[in-house]
Parts: sequence; C-alpha cells; structure tokens
Amino acid sequence: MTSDPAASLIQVAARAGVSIATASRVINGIANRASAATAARVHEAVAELGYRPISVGRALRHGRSRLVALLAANLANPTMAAIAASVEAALRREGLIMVLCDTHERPKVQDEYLLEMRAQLACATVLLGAVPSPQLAAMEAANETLLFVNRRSPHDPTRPFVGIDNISAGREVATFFLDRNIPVAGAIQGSLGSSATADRLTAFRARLAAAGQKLADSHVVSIADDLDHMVIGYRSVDALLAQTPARPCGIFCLSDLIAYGAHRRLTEHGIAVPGEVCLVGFDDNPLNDWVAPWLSSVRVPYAAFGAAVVQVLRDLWAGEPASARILPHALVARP
Amino acid sequence: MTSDPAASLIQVAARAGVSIATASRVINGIANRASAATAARVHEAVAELGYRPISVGRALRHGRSRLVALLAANLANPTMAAIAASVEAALRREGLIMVLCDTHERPKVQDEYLLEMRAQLACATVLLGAVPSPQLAAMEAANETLLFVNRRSPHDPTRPFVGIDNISAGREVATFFLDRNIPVAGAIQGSLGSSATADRLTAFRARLAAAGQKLADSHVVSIADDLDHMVIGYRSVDALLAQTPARPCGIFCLSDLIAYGAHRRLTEHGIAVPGEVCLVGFDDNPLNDWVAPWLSSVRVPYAAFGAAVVQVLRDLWAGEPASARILPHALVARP
DNA sequence: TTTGTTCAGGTAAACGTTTACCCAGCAAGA
DNA sequence: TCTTGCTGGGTAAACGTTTACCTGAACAAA
Repeated sequence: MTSDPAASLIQVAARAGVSIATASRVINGIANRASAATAARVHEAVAELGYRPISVGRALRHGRSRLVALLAANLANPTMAAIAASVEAALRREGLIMVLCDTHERPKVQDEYLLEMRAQLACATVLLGAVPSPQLAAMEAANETLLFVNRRSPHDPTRPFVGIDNISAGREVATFFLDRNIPVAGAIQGSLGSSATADRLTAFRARLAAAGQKLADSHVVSIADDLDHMVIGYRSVDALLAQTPARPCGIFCLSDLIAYGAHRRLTEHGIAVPGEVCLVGFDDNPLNDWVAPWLSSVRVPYAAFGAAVVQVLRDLWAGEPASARILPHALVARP
Repeated sequence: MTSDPAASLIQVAARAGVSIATASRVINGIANRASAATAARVHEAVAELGYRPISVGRALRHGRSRLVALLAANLANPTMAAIAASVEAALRREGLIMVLCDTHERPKVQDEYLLEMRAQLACATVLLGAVPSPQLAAMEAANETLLFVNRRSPHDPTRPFVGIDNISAGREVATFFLDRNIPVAGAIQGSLGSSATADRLTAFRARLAAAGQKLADSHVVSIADDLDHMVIGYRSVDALLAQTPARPCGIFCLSDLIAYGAHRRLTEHGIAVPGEVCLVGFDDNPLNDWVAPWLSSVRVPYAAFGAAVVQVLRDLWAGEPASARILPHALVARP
C-alpha cells in the first residue's frame, strides 16, 4: 500500500520475479497462463506497491479509452444536470468514466467537443440534447458510437435513442386540459429545433384539434432561444394574456423553468394559479413538490436514464443494430 | 477535412515529406525548428487529413493528461451542479477536459475516484465538498495537485482552497436576524463534518452571543446525514417548533434545499413565512427569485468559481505555494 | 516411440506522441 | 583560418500497456 509516486508494471514484475507479460496477464485475470503460486506472488507485489495500471497505457494499446463523453446542451437546466448525475452513477458501475461537456446549444462548441472526444479515444459519446452540426453528421456517417438522449439525432431520427415518448406526453397534457374543461389553451416554447419539443407540441395540438379545440398559432409563443428559460416564460405571458377574443386559461410550458417564469408574471398580474390560469410544465423538477405545488408537470424519470444509457451502449458495443429505449413518464397533477 | 478513421502523425509526416519529429514540432509550434516552407507543407497535410493529435499518446509521453477531475460530493444539489458547470466552462477555455464524479459524500467512493484519477494521469483533482478519507490524506501527504472547493480539506485547512468566507457569512445571517428584531433563532444543519457548515454556524452563534442572544443547542437541529436536504428541513421543523419556552421565529437553514423543506412544513402548520417565521437559506439557488420569493439567502457566486479554480490551478502548476481564493458573497434579503 | 495438446512463461512488437541527441550547413566574430 | 552559434532537420528512445508469437515442459493418446 505504500503508494510510491509511480509504480509501473515493470516494478511489479521485478518484485514478483516474473516477466511483465506474466504480470499483466495475472492482473487481467487471463486464465491458464500462470500457476497459482506465480499469480499469488504477482498479487502480493501489486498489493505491496499499491500498483494500479495507468489507463493511458491501456488506452493507447487498445485504441480505445474507458472514457464516455456526455455532451449536454445546457447544464443550467436542472433536468439535464440530474440526467447527467444518473448517467455518471451508472457508468461508474460499469467501470467507465464520464467526461462532462456543456455545449450551450451551440453547434460550434458541440463540434469542438466531438473532435476532442475522438482525440481522447472515448469509447462512446452521449448527446444529451444534440444540436445539428457538421461534425456530428460526419461522425454519424462514419458510424461512430453515438447515443442520443432526450432529443433524437437532428440528422437521422432512427439513431440510437434514450428518452420518453414525447408524442403521448404531449397528448396527455392536452387531455389534462380537456378533462379540466379548459376552453382555451396556450403554450410557451423554449429551444426550437429540438425533436422533443416539436413532438410534444405537435401531439398537444393534434389532441386538442381532435376534441374540436383549435390551438391558434398566436397562442403558441416562442421567443429568442438563448435566454434563460425562466425569462422566456416570464416575458411570454404578456403576449398570451393579450390574445383576443379569448385569452388562454391553460398554458403548456415546455419546461418547468418556463413555468416558473410564467407563474411569476401571472402572480404579478394578480392572476391565481391554478385557479384562473392552469400551468402544466415539463420534466417535473424534484423541487416542484417543495416550492411549486401549483404546478402540474410531466415527470421525466431522470434516475432511470443512467441504466438505460448503459444498456443501449452495451448493445451498440456488442454490434447490435440501432436500438432505442423509451422510458415511462407520468403527468403529475398538482394540487 | 476527410476525417479518415485514424490519421496519425505518421501519415501527416509522410504526406508532407518530412520526419514525424519535424511534423510534431511544427504542430506544437516549436520555434526555429522548421523553415516556413516546411511548416506550410505540414499544416497543409494536417488540414487535408483532418488530423488531430491523439491525447492518449501525448499523455503517455508527458506522464500527465489534460484531464481535470471534479469530485463533487452531491450532484443532486443544484449549487454543486452549477459550480460544476462553471468549472467546466472555465477549464474548456484553458483547453482542459473535465471529468465529473459524484462521491455521494462517501469516503469509499471518493477514494476509488482518487485512485482512478491518478490512473488517468489527471493533471489536477478538484474536490467540491471533500470528505475525510485515507486515500485523500495519502495524496495530500504525497503533495499531489489537489484543490478544495467550498469545503476546506478535512485533514489540513491550509490546503489550496476556493470558496467564500463562511465565517463572515454566518455572522451576517445573525446580524440580519438581529436587525429584524427576531428574539429567538434556530438553525437546521445538513451534512456534518463540513468545514463550511461548521464555520457558518460557529460565526452565527458567536454573533448572536455578542448581542446577548444565546443560541441553545436544542435550537440547532441536525438529523441523519444521508437524507435529501429537503427532507431534513421538513422533518426538523417540528423539533424546533416544539422548543419551550421560546420557539424560534428565525431559522437559519444551512442550504436552500433545507429551507424549501422547512417552508413546506411551516406552511402545512399554517405558519406564515416570512411573517411569523423568517427563513434564511444558503447558496441562493437561481430559482429563488422565481419560486421562493419568501426566502432570504446568502448568495454564493457559482459563476465565478470556474475562473477562480483555474487561477488557483495555474498557481499550483507554476509551483507557487498553497493559495486560496475567497469569493464575494452577499445576503439577498427577500422580499 | 511418435504425435498432439495444454500449461506456464518469456520476448518483443506494437499503440501515437514528444524530445534528447546528433549532424550539416551557414554566418559572424576572433 | 578557426571557433562559436544558430537554423533546419533526422534518428531513435522513451512513456506503460497488451498481446501475438515462440519455447519448453508435462502428459495423454495412438
């Protein structure tokens, strides 16, 4: 256990009186390549020197490291952070290491990270909220190990995917409004160009239409993309309230953060939530139970993402064709 | 830009008609080792092949990678996640890569990660909320590049540190209560054994005492460490309310999450916040302005942590003695 | 006895970089 | 003319692993 600065395989082998090849094989548990006595001596040497193989040496030899890159679109979003935490824990259980990158929804940054991760010989790249970019397209074409989480690939929706069924989620939100006899609905949208957001909204609209309630374009607000979601929600409310002849009394906010912003503005207007205007968010931030009891929201099972990601990655490494894991969601009604 | 699977320095050198040594030197911008014409040919070859040096090769040669490990105690805490995001951005600007690990406040996990990061030849390990552990002590003794963020080293408080002045923060919270003429104060504590928490509470207590207001031990509640902070806050409130003769009407919650839990319980009791009981949190979650306008809190400048961490790391790499960066905080009074 | 087969182990060649060292040419100063 | 110093470049040795291949045994079957 005396952890000398750098005990390498050479010292271990010397101490055990074997060649480094044998030492390596014992350490990696290759069967039938060493007698019990030899193996014991090697293990003893390992313990005494506090030896641990340098990952970089392995990676160089294998042409592949044990790093998994997680490219998140926006870590300021607690949901993304929670998914990242879940993925980290699951990867650790597999003996893998997570490298976390924040692309800030910017193609340039995403491309830079994609290249960097190839240079790191990362064994997979997980895109949590991918954005279309040239390098991404190139890597998809080159068949690198890519996994899309939350949003499908902007270039090819059939790529490996982990996420929820946004279509049915959007439909359920509409049903929720219909069940509560909300005559006019609206929606506030954050990041455009996300397959997730688009799916939710499309299904929401379709379900309303099926019930004979048309969702006017003017009732779907989306403003500048690079603002905080809270600010987007806050600023969008006024536009909705100004709608005539009928202003919405149910608002589908495409993220909880947007709902927080909307709630504040509504409160400033003296409008009761959910009494006069009913808000439905998305993601169901764990804080909602504590600080936003007025917010119904579609619960995304963050904690389950890690295991699902690992499972799909294993499939991919085993050479199985592109798979997808759809996780269960649930509309949490409050109060 | 044709990114062939694996263009190595060898192909670049061949294409440019030089040795790999020269190619390497040109790419690394070593002065006076190549004529302008040669350098141009190399750069051209690099561009044509879409070449990018494999980090693993470099790391092996240098005995040091460009990975920086961030060992966070608890990523479920939005503050830690926000600091992690800030650090990631700052490291990227330095051309460094962040590896994110969640120790879940467990010494065993922390030790495992510390060893793993040494195996990765990480050029630094940043501990965001360190917990005492054998391997940490060993690495401190071995003088490895360690930086403590938020909490000081549990083994040696003089180690390099980035964080706020918890002493004066605690004092300010007490002053805040005194200014508002709150006759009896209480406190709810989360993770024990954290230097940050201890400092805040000690100073809080001292300032109250200086004003002739004794903070009884029974008014400082701390329950099982491995619960969610919200749950800790929720469950601790009853113990405080039961205090006789005087129950506290100002509660210092040592994290915002604790305050959220406390608020919910107080609300269930029909107690007005901040009317009847005044809550002060810590961290000042960015969501507070939106969903917790009843909560005063000590704002920790998350966004500034990244730059500070990078600065201290640079000092350490330059061989300067252990330094510390104390960032400014501010008590945000609401409403 | 011959022929295989399995076990236990060693030698050395990768993997992709960087860099210490060597060398040749050339210009300037003694 | 002889040093000295700089420039432009190549050769090869690391860095720490893993693993293809080779060599002897020991042993069983033919």
